[in-house]
Amino acid sequence: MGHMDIQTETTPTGRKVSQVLEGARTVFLRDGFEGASVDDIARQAGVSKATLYNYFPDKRILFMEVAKAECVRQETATDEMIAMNAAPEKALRTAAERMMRLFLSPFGRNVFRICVAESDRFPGLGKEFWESGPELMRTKMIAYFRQAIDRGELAIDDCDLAADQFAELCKADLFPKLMFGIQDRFSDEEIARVADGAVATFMARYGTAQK
Amino acid sequence: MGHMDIQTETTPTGRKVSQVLEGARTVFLRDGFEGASVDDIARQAGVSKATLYNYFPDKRILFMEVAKAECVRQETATDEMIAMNAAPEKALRTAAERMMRLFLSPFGRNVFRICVAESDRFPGLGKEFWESGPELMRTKMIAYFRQAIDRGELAIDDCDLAADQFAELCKADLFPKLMFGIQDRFSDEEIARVADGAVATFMARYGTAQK
DNA sequence: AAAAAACTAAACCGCTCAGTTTATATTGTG
DNA sequence: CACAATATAAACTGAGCGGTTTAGTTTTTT
Repeated sequence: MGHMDIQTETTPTGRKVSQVLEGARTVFLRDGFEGASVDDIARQAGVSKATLYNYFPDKRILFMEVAKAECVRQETATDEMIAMNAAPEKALRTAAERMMRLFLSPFGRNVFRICVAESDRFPGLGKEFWESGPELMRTKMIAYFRQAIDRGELAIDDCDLAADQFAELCKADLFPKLMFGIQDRFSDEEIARVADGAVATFMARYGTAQK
Repeated sequence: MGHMDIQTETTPTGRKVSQVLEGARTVFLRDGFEGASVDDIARQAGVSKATLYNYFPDKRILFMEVAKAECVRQETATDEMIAMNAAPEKALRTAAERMMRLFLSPFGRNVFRICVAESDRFPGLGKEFWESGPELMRTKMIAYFRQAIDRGELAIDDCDLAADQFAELCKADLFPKLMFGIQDRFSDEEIARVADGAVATFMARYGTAQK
């Protein structure tokens, strides 16, 4: 052994291990599971194939390790997305833009693609991503709704549906275009248009102010 | 030659050819492009591999042929989705349910998956699917909006955005769950809840009736 | 400096798969 | 019936890939 491995972890750690994970992340997100070759990953990581296999006994395990790491990355990304005490228009508008920037980013796009493409080769993968991303955001939104309802700023019967609707409204136009490969770069104006529209539509339905 | 091939088509026709296309469709939609093996397709089609290669000189060409056929299938599926003369609540409610049943069906799901997964192996593929499906539907919706606006039943500034929002509202909750592999069968109640919600939210924003 | 541990390049194994070939059988036509 | 076109099964080729092995080099520890 090196010098001291205090943690008898299931997941290995160390400088080379990080290199491998970093390289694997790059290649898996770019090429998917089948599309990624282990030789590619090793090259990208600047590590020999033997070393890679020394730490991760097979490709699937390496993939799941990367996926696990991406989940926590997502979790931190959804942190602080909504200002719980702000008024709805302001809070929702900010949340809309942040959500959009996340799932329109190369990161969000690739994560989604991987989930869609590999979710039946890795059952439970999609669910884990969903729980550490969209589902988490949804929970936060609902918590916000409840507060705003108490303050008399919103009137919502089905909070779950409202949260899902808001999230979907933020995907209008741009998300399909991204997924179908029609467009992959979006201007601030395009984002603003959709975000404004999402908030306006949402508030028309659930706001308490007169029309 | 057989007896007479009047059409010097780019695309071959004939009984065996149809068998091949049918088998290819089944296997490609199930397994994706890489996941599908040509032997599988030949077996599924009840045709020898040599015959298959006689008509379609390589796997990519066969795939694109299947894709082309799926596009026209989609086009016919989006036909008659919206009753142009009905009042908004009624017309939209019907359209919502029809759209949902389409993209929640195994067909819609698989088409979407293929697009997402293969759209950079086949540039332009996603665009073609989009144009013969979502985009077509969008055009129809906008045409309906214009009529309803003329009748004073709707008030919409940005019809493009409104159409996209409506489509997205129809995806609330269910579509992400489908894509992430969390759920793949949806009850009438689940569909009704989302469809009703979509119409209600849309009308709250764009309807002309008082609140 | 010596011993032990970690790392590397490269060859290799077994397998799958796209695409071809061959030799044979089936089908349709004059 | 005979002939030509079409189809078939099965074997084969060549390439790529996951994973292993080997033999040697670098790094770390004592």
